[in-house]
Amino acid sequence: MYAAAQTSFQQAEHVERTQISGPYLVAPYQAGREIYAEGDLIDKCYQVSTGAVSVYRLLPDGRRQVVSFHLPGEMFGFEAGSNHSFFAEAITETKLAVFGRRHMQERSRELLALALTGMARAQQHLLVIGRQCAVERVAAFLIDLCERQGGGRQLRLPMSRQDIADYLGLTTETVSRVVTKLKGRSVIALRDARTIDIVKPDALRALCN
Amino acid sequence: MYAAAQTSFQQAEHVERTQISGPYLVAPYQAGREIYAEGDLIDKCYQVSTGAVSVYRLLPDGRRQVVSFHLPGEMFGFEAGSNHSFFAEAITETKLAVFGRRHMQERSRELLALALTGMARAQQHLLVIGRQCAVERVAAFLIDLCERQGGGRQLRLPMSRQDIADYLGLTTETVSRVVTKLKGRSVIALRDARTIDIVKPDALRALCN
DNA sequence: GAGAGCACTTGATTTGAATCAAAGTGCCCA
DNA sequence: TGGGCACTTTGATTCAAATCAAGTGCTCTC
Repeated sequence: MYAAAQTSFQQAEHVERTQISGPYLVAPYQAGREIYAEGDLIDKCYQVSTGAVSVYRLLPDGRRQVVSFHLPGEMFGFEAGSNHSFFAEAITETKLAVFGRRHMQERSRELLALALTGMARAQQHLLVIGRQCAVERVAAFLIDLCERQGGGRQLRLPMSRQDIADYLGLTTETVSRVVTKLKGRSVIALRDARTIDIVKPDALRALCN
Repeated sequence: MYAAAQTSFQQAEHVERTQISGPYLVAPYQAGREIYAEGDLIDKCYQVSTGAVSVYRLLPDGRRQVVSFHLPGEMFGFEAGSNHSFFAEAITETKLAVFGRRHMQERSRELLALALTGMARAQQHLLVIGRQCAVERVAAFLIDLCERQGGGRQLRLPMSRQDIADYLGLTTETVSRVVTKLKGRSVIALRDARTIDIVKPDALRALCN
């Protein structure tokens, strides 16, 4: 599907300048590489081809809030205004389909649907962070991620405990303790720290509210 | 501006059915009245004319998260999907301009901008709730509200301490204690519980991060 | 295969906000 | 004019999660 997967980001930039819209190129990003920063001009949007992306915001003292993770097939990078308010970075080795400004204008109808689901996700996440305890937050996170990976029983976490903590408004220690507790109750099982088997999906779902 | 301010909601519904789009009618709502509920079909959107509105979500055990407040001039009611995931209710005596489905289709470009700012607001709020302490949350709330009311030094709160608590992920007691503390430091002064003078705007802004 | 460097886990203690409880305060209406 | 009621404030105590502090285990390199 992505014939130009090995194409560099610089070439993608060039094509965009020449106003080609529909077809796009795929740019590779190493784990940890910044995709855009707060303050950068918004002139592209992205679709994850492989890998995973986090979008986050920082406070001056270093506190961080991850507002979203993006998995293969998902789009991100559109925001209100002309400059980014958030940072985006590749969590793992990632390939991104890059769309130019012209493409965004042509597809404003689809963009509306994406913006509305983005708003819904953020608002749902507000409920989780604002009104649920640590166990409920982690359970909701695992279920959400599982569904977005196709709903199977095995779950691969592309992100670290710190990323999860910054997404859920917790600390790594608390995330780790909750995972240990869920493992103790046999709700989940760990193959390794980043690979989770959901042993009792119903029990996990019951923990969300 | 709103010539038909006294028109009933039922008449507004009728006009919508007859496909009149651009001109709209204004419907009055008493304090506490529900505007729409979770599960309701999405077929209108609203602009606050006078008063104030809260949009919130409930957990089965009664915990509540207010995701947004809407003041005069602001629009709300558009969501992803075909049914509402949230409740909306008038906080005070409120008048709403009601727009029908046809109007929304015609103005999808403006709706995109609204959806993007809605997403940005929700994501900014995630940072506040996920990573800031009680004092920072209340300070951020007061500044946000103040700016949306025109940026003067006097601030009128249309909502109760409970509404504020449910918006900030706190309890009424904690909100009250923070307000008392800010009053003690002379950052703010209270004319009454719902009318606040911002005595030291810079000090308040400094508390946000 | 030894050792450095990370990510993750576990334990002890502290702490900020929740909870529980009891007053104020103001407002509506009889 | 005063009683009732909802909202707000204040105080005492508890508790969930943060912080502080070691470990453990894995991977990568030399």
